[in-house]
Amino acid sequence: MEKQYNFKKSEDKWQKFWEKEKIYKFDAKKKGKIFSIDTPPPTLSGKMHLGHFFSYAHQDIIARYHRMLGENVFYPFGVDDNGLPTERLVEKINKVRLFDLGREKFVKLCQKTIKKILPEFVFDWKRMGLSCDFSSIYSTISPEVQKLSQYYFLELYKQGRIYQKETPVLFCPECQTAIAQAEVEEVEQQTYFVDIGFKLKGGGQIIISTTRPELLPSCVAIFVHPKDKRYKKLVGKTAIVPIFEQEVPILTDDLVDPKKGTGVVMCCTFGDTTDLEWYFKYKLPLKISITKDGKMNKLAGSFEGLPIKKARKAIIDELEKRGLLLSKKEIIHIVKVHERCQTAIEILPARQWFIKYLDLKDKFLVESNKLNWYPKFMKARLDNWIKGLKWDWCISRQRYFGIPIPVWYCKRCNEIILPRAKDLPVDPLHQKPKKKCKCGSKEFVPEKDVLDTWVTSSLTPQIALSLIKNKKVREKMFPMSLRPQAHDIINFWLFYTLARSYLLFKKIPWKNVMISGFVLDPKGEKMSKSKGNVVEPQTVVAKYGADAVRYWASQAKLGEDLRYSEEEIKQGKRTVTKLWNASRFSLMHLKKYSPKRVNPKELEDEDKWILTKLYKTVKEYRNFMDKYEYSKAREVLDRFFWKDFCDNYLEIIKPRVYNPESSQKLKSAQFTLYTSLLSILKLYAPFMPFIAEEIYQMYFKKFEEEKSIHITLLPKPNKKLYFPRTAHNFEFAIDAISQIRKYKSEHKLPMNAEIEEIKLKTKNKKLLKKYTPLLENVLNVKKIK
RNA sequence: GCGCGUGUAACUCAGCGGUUAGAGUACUGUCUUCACAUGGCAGGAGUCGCUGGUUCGAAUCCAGCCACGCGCACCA
Repeated sequence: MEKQYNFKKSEDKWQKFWEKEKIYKFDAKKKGKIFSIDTPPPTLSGKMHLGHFFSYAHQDIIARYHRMLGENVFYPFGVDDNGLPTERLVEKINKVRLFDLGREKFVKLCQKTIKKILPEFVFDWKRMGLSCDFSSIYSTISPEVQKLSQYYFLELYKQGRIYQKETPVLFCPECQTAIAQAEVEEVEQQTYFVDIGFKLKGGGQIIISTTRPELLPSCVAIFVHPKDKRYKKLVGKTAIVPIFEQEVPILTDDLVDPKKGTGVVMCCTFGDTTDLEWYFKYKLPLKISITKDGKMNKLAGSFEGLPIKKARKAIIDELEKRGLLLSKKEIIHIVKVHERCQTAIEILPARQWFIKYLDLKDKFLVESNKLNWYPKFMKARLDNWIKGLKWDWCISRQRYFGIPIPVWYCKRCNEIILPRAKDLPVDPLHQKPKKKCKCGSKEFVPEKDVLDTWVTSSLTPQIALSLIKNKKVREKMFPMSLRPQAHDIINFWLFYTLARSYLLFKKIPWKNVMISGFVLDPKGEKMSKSKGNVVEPQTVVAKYGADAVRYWASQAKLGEDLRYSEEEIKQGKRTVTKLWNASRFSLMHLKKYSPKRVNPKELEDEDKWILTKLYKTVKEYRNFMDKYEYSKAREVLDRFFWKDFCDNYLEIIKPRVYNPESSQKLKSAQFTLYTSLLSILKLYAPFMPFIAEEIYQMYFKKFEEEKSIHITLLPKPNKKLYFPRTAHNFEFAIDAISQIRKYKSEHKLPMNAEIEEIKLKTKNKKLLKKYTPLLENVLNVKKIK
């Protein structure tokens, strides 16, 4: 055994070994309990980031634990490579713009780019030691998944849960597509809060406050609070919008805040959701002055063609010129933006497809309650989100690279034509319906929109299970055992999957949910490129090894954020080194040993002591792991390994293994060494799979049959090797050792220094007498009093 | 505004009703020792956010307050 452990060589070797030997391949024929995981398919982005490493490490620890309990673990892997995020990545990599390139060319470019970057992208997940079955990786843009996604679209359509409607929707002028409520994010932005004078018909003036003067052409009404005495006389009168000259009524509504600005609001179609509400409530006219690509339209007169922000400035200037700008304050306010591109969202009317689910909020809450949440408090996030839902799910996107909405329209009678299930997947742009329309027409207009990525991502349980050919097994595996994910997409992925599963199957998609936190920088701030505080997992893995980085990741409890700490990664590396060295020592003395049964009664006291500690450790470890508290399981294990096993046990047995008094005593030590070291390796295996495998292969494999430590069974608390009374008594010896070490330390002596005589404080003379020979031997003391 | 979480050693956190509050890191001292100096041994270090209550007993339970973080909503 070499003096130093080479993690680079070792990690590379075992990663390839696992893949080649299909150690993690799911075998549907295998009997026993199945543990199935709805692995998050990472969104195809340039590279794995540290947050990925973090949460995938958590899942993997749980997956490996269940595998070592002897369960049949189904841990698939997929990549989410369709829709808007992929489009944006392809735009970035190739420095092109989707709308410039046109649909055909852009889709081809997407496919080409994905093919090129996918293997490298997936490699990082293999490199971190993830125990997924990488032999079949699903892709959400693949024909198989398209078929599945379109199939369930048709199912929901038939149920009457999918509808199409021309209605105001959340719209991103940058991406030029409708988006869903979940995709809205809020950011602080600087802007101007201005007061504008409106002339009243028949004389007088009313002053409104707004941050969006460019929407003056869209103004359809003015609102004040019904109890606001200042404006009571003006209610019911008509005002004239400056510059654009349209006449608008002055109305009242409770939503107006009299304290804000002048207490007078203009209602535009549409500045925000309040405008939308008023538009419906008071049946106001529709006046749209913004185009889908974020510019002013004809209604804006001479401002036509200006982008929104420029128009805002131009109109402010114009108002000022006319003396109608009564005040202008610079403020920071919160703006709703599209989470993918940070562009301010508009509300625009458009024909879109929706999944109807607002009527099911209560049902979803019941479903949420059926899940086992780890940690429990994350449930509140989902419930909070469900309660706050205001829009049905808008699922159509006016983009190119996604799964097509499988629909045609009859050119003559406008009838919606659906494909047959057996013809899926279809691309309406390139294919035609197999039958003519009821009206007899053979001419069709294809639906151009594609599905929101989440429509497909919400089917990951079905997609993952579709990898299993055996139908009986597949059906038995739903609901799946576990959904692991981070908390940032509770509103998205978790909610949508739950909703979808309820709509389609009236079932929860999984029994358990584990939610990881976030990675922060060492100061506790979010990592972002603009701050320059991003740490790349690839770099740290190359420097310290995947085991060490996994060690760092495993110290955070579920749901809790973790700061990046190079110190903690070093601590992981130290643990790897310590395992290596403790094994070097142990294996040195196990050279001529082959595992045999031992009569537990014939074991030495110190052996009984460490085995009892092991018993307790295994028990606690399993208890924690069963509750997904891997960080506490590791803590228990760390303490046992460092303190009990290395610092005490190995030191205590040194005289015995170097100069054995009898073969019986040596065998007792060897049996105990073998048992405890193998247990330690197995217990560390879920956390640090590479070093555990390395040492297992080096020695234990030849006795233990399984070709990898990761498919062996985890130790169970073994009552036959549990000696609470002896162990309790032996604590006396441990305490005595500590006292003598302290004496040596205080007298600046080396730990192996010989001492003529020492006095110990103790009440228990019996135990002193019993352990005196051992203590003298271990500590090199001639006489103990 | 609603909801969730967190305040314990210089730092990161454990303890969540019962001896003198723990660990790791960092710091200080010390030991080359035959698995490991990426190590061992030892040491200093804390009004357990604040205020009240329950209790024989509170870091731990309850109430209120303060601070920080997060989610949701509002934001003309």
